[in-house]
Amino acid sequence: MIPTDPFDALLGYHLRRASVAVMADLAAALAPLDLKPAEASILFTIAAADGITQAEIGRALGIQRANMAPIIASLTKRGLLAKQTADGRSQSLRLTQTGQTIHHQASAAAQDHEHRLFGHLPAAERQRLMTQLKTIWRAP
Amino acid sequence: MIPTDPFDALLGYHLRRASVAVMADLAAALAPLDLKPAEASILFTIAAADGITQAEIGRALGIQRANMAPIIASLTKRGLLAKQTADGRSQSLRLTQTGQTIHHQASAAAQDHEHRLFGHLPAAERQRLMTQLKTIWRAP
DNA sequence: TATTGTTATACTCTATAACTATA
DNA sequence: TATAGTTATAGAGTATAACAATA
Repeated sequence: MIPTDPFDALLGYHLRRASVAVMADLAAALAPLDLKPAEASILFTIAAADGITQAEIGRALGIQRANMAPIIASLTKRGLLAKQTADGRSQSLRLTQTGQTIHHQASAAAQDHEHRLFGHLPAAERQRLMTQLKTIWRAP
Repeated sequence: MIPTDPFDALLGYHLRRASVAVMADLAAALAPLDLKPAEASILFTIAAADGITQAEIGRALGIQRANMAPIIASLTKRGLLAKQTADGRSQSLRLTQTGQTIHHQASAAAQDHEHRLFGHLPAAERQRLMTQLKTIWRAP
């Protein structure tokens, strides 16, 4: 169809296409839990850093403060998170019992998704790929 | 801030973060030409496949027919593209003289962007990374 | 002064449905 | 029947600005 692929040598293009494909698979894997990837990433972060505030989560994940508010409100309303006063302006976040259950399920779904998509790569190669990707986004 | 990074072993997460960072840099690199990444990718495709139709471009780039229409209309209105009747329902697309000029500038900007972001990687390593990314998005 | 949480809002990207004209 | 182009529209995701409360 296209005689010479104009994107053949463009790493950024393939990075983008790969990201879109992988995110679509992850979204499908999390859909049964009624979780979007961003919501799952927030649960993962709270599970790993109990008592973290939503502003800190936003900085860690690259989500803006203004966009964190409705997501945290929704997860709290669903009974997955509990807020606890940290100081007068910020609140410590923790997973509720239900939140922990959903977190475990989301974690299993994400692991399964990763294994399904990347399990065929030799461990060393997969590790090198991951290191390269980390370098790319943490560089700037 | 976060004691143990819950995303440390999740390839998909770093793929996504890397893609977002790279796309932001590309968007900034193309902004002086008043081109978005998607528009530039369409110019690249037409330059490589003169006379291609917009439905074919959409399939090649993963852009839906309905979303191609306004983009092609805009590029045509700006004088970068010319339409020529292929058959009664489809049109061959070509770059105008202006379109070719912009295409060359966009190509140079993209090359510069790639070199700036990935130039530090050894050629062999960069090639392997690209091959892995191609495999990931072309697999499903 | 700076930060947190929040609201409002706008813009882009993407997805679906429906229509016509043509093959 | 299937495809191309188009329009309308809805839903995400993301961006900025502003505000009150607090540090």
